[in-house]
Amino acid sequence: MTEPRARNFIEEIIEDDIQSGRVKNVITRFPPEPNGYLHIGHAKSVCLNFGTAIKYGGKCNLRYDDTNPVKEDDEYIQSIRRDVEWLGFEPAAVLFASDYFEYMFKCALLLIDKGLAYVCDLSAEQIRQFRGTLKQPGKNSPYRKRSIDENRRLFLEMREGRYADGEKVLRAKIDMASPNLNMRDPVLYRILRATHHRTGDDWLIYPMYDYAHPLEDAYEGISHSICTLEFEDHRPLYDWVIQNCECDPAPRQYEFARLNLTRTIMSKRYLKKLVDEGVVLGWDDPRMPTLSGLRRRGYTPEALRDFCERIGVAKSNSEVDAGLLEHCVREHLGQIAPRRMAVLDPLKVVIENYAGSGETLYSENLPKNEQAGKRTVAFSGEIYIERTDFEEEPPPKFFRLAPGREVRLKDAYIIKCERVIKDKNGNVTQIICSYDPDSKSGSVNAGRKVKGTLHWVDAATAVPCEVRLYDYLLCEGEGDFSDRLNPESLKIISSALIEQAGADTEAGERFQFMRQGYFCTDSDSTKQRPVFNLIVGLKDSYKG
RNA sequence: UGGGGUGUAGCCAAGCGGUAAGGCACGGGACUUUGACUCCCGCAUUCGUAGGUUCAAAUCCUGCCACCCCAGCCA
Repeated sequence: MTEPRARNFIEEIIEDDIQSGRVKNVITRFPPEPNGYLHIGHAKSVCLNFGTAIKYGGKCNLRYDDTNPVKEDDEYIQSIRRDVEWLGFEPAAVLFASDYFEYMFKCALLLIDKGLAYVCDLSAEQIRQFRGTLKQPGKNSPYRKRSIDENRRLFLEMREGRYADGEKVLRAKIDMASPNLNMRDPVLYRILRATHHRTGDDWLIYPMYDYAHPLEDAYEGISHSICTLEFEDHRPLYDWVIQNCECDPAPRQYEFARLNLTRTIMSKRYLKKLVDEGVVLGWDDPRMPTLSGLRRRGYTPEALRDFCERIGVAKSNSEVDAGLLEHCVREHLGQIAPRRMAVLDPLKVVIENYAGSGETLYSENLPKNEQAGKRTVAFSGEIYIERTDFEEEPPPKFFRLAPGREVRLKDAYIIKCERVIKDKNGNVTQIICSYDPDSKSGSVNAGRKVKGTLHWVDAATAVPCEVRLYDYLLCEGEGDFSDRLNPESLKIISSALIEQAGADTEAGERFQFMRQGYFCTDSDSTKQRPVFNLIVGLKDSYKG
């Protein structure tokens, strides 16, 4: 983890609020709409909201902002909760905006009674026309002058189902000439005959975000409502609702820049498209930037939290280099990942002067942690190495195996390539080596140095694993990826996910390896089927 | 002069009138049973820009420029 950093601007606001006495308890909320899976961008918000509450001894709610039944689904509710908890946060309460519908309805009645809201019969198209443009003021709706009694009656009738979808809306009576379009008599309620995933068909009218959100915050006693930059223009309306619905204490909204990652699609809409069109296997496809995808790819919650901490919280639109995310996983995995060896593209090596029938070697299990001890590794006269670790005609700076050259087998012996066996097409099928019995790792004579060290796997005891090759969904260029969604246009960076068929990929051990392999060994494991579900490709710095 | 925001290194980001933190990336070196990891060292005479105020400005003032957001009965 990184060193303590300076306070972000939200924390400064909070500390001022606490000092001035405006706020006693810091209460935040993470309010996703359940219309998709959480992605790395949401992780920033989750960490900010939960992290801030924790820092100030407050609490943070997980609140589903489910005010639009046509987009929302139960599947998303489950996945969101799971992802939040996986990230390491425990919501003080798990709540639903839909539980406040009755409360919101009563507030709407209050606004009507105060002459601050009216039922409008204009069509959606007409409302748009009456709204004016960015530079020109809007015009008042002809229904703006309806009496309080009539508005009350009509609104009640809207709820009762007397009108068709879209026939009427409830609007706030603010200012059609406001330079802020959000204040030009915004729609508060619309009629929607859609079955809500929780309230079923109880409601025919649904509140709009701008109206519902402040009330949700107020209802829960949220002290700091933290959202993204695009809502800055909505703040005056947020405050209008809070004030006119007489909410006390009044929550306040603050905005921060959402996360953008280089070469990464972050829009929920397009991620959904990838899933719906079958470009990926699902929301949790390891290629996806969703939390469930990252989880399957082997990212740890710790790494993600560290990442969110490092990127900071500010108001400038920015695009974080994906390399920072990769750095964070590598750093955490470097601490916790058990070391295993695996070979993806095997090339058999026969050690001709190896007389023994096999032996047990010891290998570091975890880096920087001697308590973790050693693990045993089987070794016999036949092993597999990575095909790419041998070059018949080595280029300059190639330190690995080549005819006549010596190389160290990690945790084992130094071997020398004596000759090569090829098939009739000239492809190398086997390498014959000799070994130096005095060079055993850890022995007194092991001090001899050779330039290269290779990972390997004992041929006799190697365990086959299923390997699935995936390509990260990375894009070329920057900006909006909406027009680059077809698979061909996605830039490919290959990586591998090794999974044992049928195994629980989340419970699996993680490991780090340099190149890719089809066989892996874990001879001291009691598990017959080791699972390696993490692949953090170490940067390939082989220059040869 | 619609309104609201933001401009500090290749990418994030501190800085809040006293002389540019930190991280990633990058470059160099040490170490190494993987060339990884680790460890050192280096990396903005300058803060979008032009002026002004001041003993002193990234910080205050004025003008200009660039980029982002807003005209859903989405959130």
